[in-house]
Amino acid sequence: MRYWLFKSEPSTWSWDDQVAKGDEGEEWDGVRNYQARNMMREMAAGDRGFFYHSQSEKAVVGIVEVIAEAHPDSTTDDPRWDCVDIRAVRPFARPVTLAEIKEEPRLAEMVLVNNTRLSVQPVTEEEWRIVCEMGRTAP
DNA sequence: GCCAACGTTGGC
DNA sequence: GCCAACGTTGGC
Repeated sequence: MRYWLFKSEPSTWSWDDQVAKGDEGEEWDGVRNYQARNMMREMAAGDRGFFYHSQSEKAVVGIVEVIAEAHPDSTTDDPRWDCVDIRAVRPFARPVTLAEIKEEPRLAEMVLVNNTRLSVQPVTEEEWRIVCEMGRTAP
């Protein structure tokens, strides 16, 4: 199993919106960036991801699961853009902020810290474990 | 609200 | 194929 991070502005699509979709989940659509799309094409059903709120909150707020592998993005006719479906698994007991992640030396190599503009990112197994611990949440 | 970083577009 | 101009994202 591999690990990922999905970034969203809460005013556009929030963790609560994701939870409201239940186990049926929802397309992670609207991505128009090749790097982010390529990440989604590498995902397998059952992979886990962090749900990150950008902009005002800047924190990892929950865990999601990939439930459908890459398929055409229903919000465009442009065949270049694919997306996966994800469902909410569980919220973090406490959100882990970007500031905390930057303060943790073992997370210095996280893509979240080094490529702030990439909206879908890979996360290593070690990073996954550390961030889950910081969030007081089972991995 | 500003600005740095980065991706995309289009002229040559 | 290069690079300047422009647009977008996201942290501060």
